[in-house]
Amino acid sequence: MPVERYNPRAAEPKWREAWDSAKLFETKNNDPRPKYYVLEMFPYPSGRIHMGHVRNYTLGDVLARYRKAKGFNVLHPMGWDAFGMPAENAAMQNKVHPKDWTYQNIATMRTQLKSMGLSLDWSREFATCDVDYYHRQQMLFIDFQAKGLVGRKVSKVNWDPVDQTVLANEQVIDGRGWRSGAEVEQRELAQWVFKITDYAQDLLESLDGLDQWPEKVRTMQANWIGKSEGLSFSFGLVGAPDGFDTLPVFTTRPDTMYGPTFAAIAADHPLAKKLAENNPDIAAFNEQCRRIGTSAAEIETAEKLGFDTGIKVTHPADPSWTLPLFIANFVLMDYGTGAIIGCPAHDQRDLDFARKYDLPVIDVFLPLDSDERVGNTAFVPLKTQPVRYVQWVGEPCTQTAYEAMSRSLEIFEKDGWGTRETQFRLRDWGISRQRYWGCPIPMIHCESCGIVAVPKADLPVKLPDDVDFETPGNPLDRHPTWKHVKCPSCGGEARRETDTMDTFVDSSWYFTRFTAPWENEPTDRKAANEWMPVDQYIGGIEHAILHLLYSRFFTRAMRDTGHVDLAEPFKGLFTQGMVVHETYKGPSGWVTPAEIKISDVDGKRTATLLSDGSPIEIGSIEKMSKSKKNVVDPDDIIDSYGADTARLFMISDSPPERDVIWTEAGADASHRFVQRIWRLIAEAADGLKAPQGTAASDQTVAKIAHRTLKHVGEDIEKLAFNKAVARIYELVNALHAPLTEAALTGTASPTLRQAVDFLIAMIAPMMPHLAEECWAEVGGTEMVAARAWPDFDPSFLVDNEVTLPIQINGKKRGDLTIARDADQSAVEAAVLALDFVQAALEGRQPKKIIVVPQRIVNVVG
RNA sequence: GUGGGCGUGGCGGAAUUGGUAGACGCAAGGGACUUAAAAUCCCUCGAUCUUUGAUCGUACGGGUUCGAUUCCCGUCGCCCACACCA
Repeated sequence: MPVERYNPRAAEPKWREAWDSAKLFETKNNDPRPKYYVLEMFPYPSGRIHMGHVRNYTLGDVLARYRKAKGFNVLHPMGWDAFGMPAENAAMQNKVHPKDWTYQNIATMRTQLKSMGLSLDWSREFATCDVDYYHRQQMLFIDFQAKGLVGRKVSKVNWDPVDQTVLANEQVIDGRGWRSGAEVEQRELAQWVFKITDYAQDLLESLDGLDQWPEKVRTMQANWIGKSEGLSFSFGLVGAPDGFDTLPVFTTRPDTMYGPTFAAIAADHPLAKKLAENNPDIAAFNEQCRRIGTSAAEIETAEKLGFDTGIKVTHPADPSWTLPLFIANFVLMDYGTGAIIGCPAHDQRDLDFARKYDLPVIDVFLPLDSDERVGNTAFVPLKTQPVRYVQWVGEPCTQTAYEAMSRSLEIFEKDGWGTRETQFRLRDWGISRQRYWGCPIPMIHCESCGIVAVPKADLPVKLPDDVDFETPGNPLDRHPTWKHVKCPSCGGEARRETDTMDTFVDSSWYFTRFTAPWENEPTDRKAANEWMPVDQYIGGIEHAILHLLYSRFFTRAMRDTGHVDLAEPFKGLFTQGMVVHETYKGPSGWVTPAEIKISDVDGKRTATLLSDGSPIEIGSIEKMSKSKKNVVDPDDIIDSYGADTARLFMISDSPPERDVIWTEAGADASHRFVQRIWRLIAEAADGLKAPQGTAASDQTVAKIAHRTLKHVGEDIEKLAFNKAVARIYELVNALHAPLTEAALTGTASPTLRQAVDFLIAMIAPMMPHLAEECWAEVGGTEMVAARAWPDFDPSFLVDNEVTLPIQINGKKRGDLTIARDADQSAVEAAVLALDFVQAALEGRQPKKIIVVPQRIVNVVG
């Protein structure tokens, strides 16, 4: 019986309305079922969704729908990371208010996301630019401040003198402002910081417990935190300006304290700056050092340069031992104390420097088997490898670097001139942004009282709407009235802080807010504690360090200010790959996939321009980007194929953690599969509605149905969606013949009906609209999205007979089908009786027969 | 440079963690149906050879093992991250 093609354009909106009106995906906080919190990283409302969003939200939705079917109370919310610079850029370029621009984009993107059929609880939706949200963020800030987690720090910013504004690093192009083209200046500004370094040790140690995070991300965070243990001490200074009596230094290699031949400081070191005041050469050298370091490539190739200050430092263990003090371009002010001790024999960088400036090289330790001194390659063995120490604090001996480091530390501490210290690379989180479109920092500057927090009763500090972006500078700062305020402490004239918060602050707790977005306090503690941590967080690898580290810090800070009772916000983390696409280049530049036609003759693909047939070069496969024009618009795909096809494509073939290549052929294939499922089920629907006959006749169907159900469930739980899809293909292939038969005869067995029920349940998380349509077609009444995941019957998973591959000397020569419970000797006897075994053995006795039960047999002859 | 990962057909990728290599899909070729097309269905599809079979084959070279895509050593190549971190 022929049926009409499945029409997603009609079916999909119908089912979305049905889910909506049943409020199927609205989650209650007091639901007694076990909880499961699925969260995809929320989007920035840039204007339209892109294929990367489609992939991200499909992955999360498959999991959310599956968990819901498995009986969990699933929280799957959505919101908007809505503050940030693009809104201000749009305001300047198109004269749109950032607020209007942002909320319009949100409206567009919400509609687009809804067309994907996601099982989201839209009742919890918020944007970080909603006053209700940033109001609570200001409450958190004030609590953090009271707890001592907020500080002030003077740090350098990129200042655009024409636009009168601070620039982010990415807005500085070749040393010039991206808009004005003016040469960027370095200015020092007092900035607000969160004291993330207070938690450095905990943030590092706790990474061990995050066993459902990718190892790669944990490593990246550990490196970012960058813990090192070593010796802290001070050099004495000879010939230094007044006020510089000693020079504090940190070294991770106390075992090499008897091998240094120079000391060096950063160009930004206070001593270097002091020296520059009276010495133009030093001033020029420092300036030169500062200019290097804008791009990674320059740093890589930069030659190690030093400037001999003429000052001598004295060794702490022996004041008569002096070393020259250099200013060096490879010493960083930000790390340690901005001063190093140079031990050329055992550090390649120090050695290069010593050779360049003709400094001596003292070997601290030598290899066990050679007396060869260091030449132009530093001797840097593993710290676990024993070496002969010849120049160190103790008697010459053989030991590992670890042993020597620990013994040296002990002795130096006892001698009283050095202390054991732990250094972190991690720095405090600067959150001040001199911009309008962000959460205002709720602080007040008063001439007489200093810095005072806005009382909670006076919150929120709202952004003023009447701002203009015509003139340069921060609109909050030049607003006629906004910043003028009475001091909450003395009542005198005071002024508001005009900095707003880094948008990473907004995204550091939105996942907690989702647990009770209606609450007056930042959190409903009970709800937050019940829902958190997020069971599965899904997003791009680009957030591996900052967003995730800040969120981990923020959750701890919220714990320590009484808003939640946990430290780690994300139990499981999954980093998905990108959506990539071929690029196409014509005589006048890149062209979009929609503008070309691809033909394939015997595997040779050529492309021509649709408009005039001119040849187009097929380029490399790259991340979808507007500049390369290799983008595919999700709206176009959903319009022409439907959301289910787009969703299926996103999870087929490529493992979710890898990049997926979007191709027309692949989209067609996914669409064919959607149609195929529909056709097979719809054509057999009459029989399937009223199954007849006995179940026993369909053993093969029952077996594959139950087996597939088991495996697909397991695969989804592992987020191995590509494998789950392959399993479903196999099942559909197997059901093809019985369903075609059922369509012809108009009858179906209960087993076939059950297999179809399983199939519908399994496609439901992936292709939810199609599943509903099929389910209704076979007479289902309630919605599939509200139904439970079926249970497989384990008895169908075991066969009474197994087919074992038979190897002779490790090479497969045939099969043996035998009773599943046949014992070893029975298997051996049966194997030896096989023709090809007999032939191979030529009458000899086998040396050995290896029988791996239910797996394989290997005859060694 | 340091750290991590990876290398399987024309392509995306499977392979129950040592047990039949290439599931499933794409592309390609052949066929059926059709006046024709679309759609659908069937067949072939790692390489080589003396082609009802055999040999080789998971980047390359060794090793362990009855048996290696999987474990070990070495070489080559690719990708990612961090990067003058004292």
